[in-house]
Amino acid sequence: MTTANPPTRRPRGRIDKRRDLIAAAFRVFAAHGYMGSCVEQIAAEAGTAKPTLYAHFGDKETLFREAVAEVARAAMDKSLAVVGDLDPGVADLAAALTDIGVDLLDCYRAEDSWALRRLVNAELVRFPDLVRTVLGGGAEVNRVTGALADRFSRLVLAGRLARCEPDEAAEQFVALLTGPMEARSALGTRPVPDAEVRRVAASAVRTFLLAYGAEAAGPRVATR
Amino acid sequence: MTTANPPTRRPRGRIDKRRDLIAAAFRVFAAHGYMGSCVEQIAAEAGTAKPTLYAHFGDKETLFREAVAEVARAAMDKSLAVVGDLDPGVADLAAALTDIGVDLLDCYRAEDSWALRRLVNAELVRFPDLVRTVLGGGAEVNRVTGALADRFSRLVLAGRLARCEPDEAAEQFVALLTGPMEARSALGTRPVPDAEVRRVAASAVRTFLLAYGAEAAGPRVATR
DNA sequence: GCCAAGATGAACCACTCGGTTCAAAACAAC
DNA sequence: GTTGTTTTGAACCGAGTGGTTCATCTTGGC
Repeated sequence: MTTANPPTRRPRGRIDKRRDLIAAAFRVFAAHGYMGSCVEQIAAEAGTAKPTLYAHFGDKETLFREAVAEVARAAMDKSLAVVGDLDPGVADLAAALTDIGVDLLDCYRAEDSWALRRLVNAELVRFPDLVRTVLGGGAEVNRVTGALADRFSRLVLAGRLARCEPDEAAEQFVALLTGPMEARSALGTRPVPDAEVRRVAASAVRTFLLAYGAEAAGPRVATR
Repeated sequence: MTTANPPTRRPRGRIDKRRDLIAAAFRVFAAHGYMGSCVEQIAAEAGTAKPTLYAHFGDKETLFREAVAEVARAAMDKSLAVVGDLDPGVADLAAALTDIGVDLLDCYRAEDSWALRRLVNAELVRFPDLVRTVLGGGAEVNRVTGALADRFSRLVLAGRLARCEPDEAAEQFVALLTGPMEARSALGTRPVPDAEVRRVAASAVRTFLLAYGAEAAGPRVATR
């Protein structure tokens, strides 16, 4: 619908029909779910014919998997880039963490991001392996949390954070961001103003630093 | 399945076919999604005939809504009961909060609970109003978080928690519980041993009390 | 201008689905 | 037993599905 139909003529031949198909597929799947989507509509939305679709991808399932994998890859790259921006030597740690928090939340609340999580959740029973696809790699732990834990380790060594389990700290940091965001946006159905996003991030960082900051009362090493 | 079946023969006539149908419907819908489920299978699973199903509920959509609403109501009741168990005058606050945390996580990780969240997420586009159904009432805020905030208010007045925004505290408390749980169970696809659940709850409470405990460094009132 | 590779529309197939109809049967209450 | 309400099985309908086939057309590369 958005692509499609130059008033003069429709360009034929091999262009990146493939890209168009994947994009259209994700759009349609996100809107109607796997079972609710029909390949004919996807082909139409991509401005191609059904046989073209079946030439590129063998069947509906393959198209679905590739579409999900593609969007998941893009989303993961964005999040990892955000985490990579955290400089362990920064002067104002609270401000830096808040900025990272806002950026992570921007990734989290992106339209595609909501749609992706919705899809994976929805088709979890039909395609159980999809969890690994979207978490990135075959790792047991979320790659974003892992990358964040790496940064936290350096912050601990630098004396900017109290001694702690970096993985646990990263896990809770992300939880403090995404939990409230999910609640406030009602699973992505209600728009959340930028100011509120920043407030959520700031509050998360405040709580996080009170618990994990270098000045926090006593080391957080497990007592048992 | 839980209800009845006298060993001799299948009882006919009007019993609570309705209950059986709702239970079967939720089971099937949870397994295949709205579009992937067919009413015939639901009827079969409930041990009834298709016309009986259509006599009780008018169509597939109504059956779906009623099934979701029923399970949502049950889940909400359990969670609210857990929050109600928090005694503001308890001696060992950390232990009490940990117990509440474990109980809340038990609600959260119940099989039906995962299925319910999956379903709501999945059909969010098709049935947007489902969010309110599952959050309970028409309130903007999650009722569980609200009830928890009430308890936290009393704990603040009793000097057991630092001055803070109770709603924000409750929001973060829940986030510290559910976030890590969701990550570790891989969206409910991997079983999490009870010991790990307790560890998650304990860690959440530790972080929460370091930030919100009465001994926390300075009041947490908003600075702007 | 030519040609292989790819794209197209349209028809086609076997199948499934939501929903309805109906006559026969099982039930509860009397 | 009789009566009236439900339930049941089975067949049926029309619409839509994933996937295929094929003759025709477009295109890019030479």
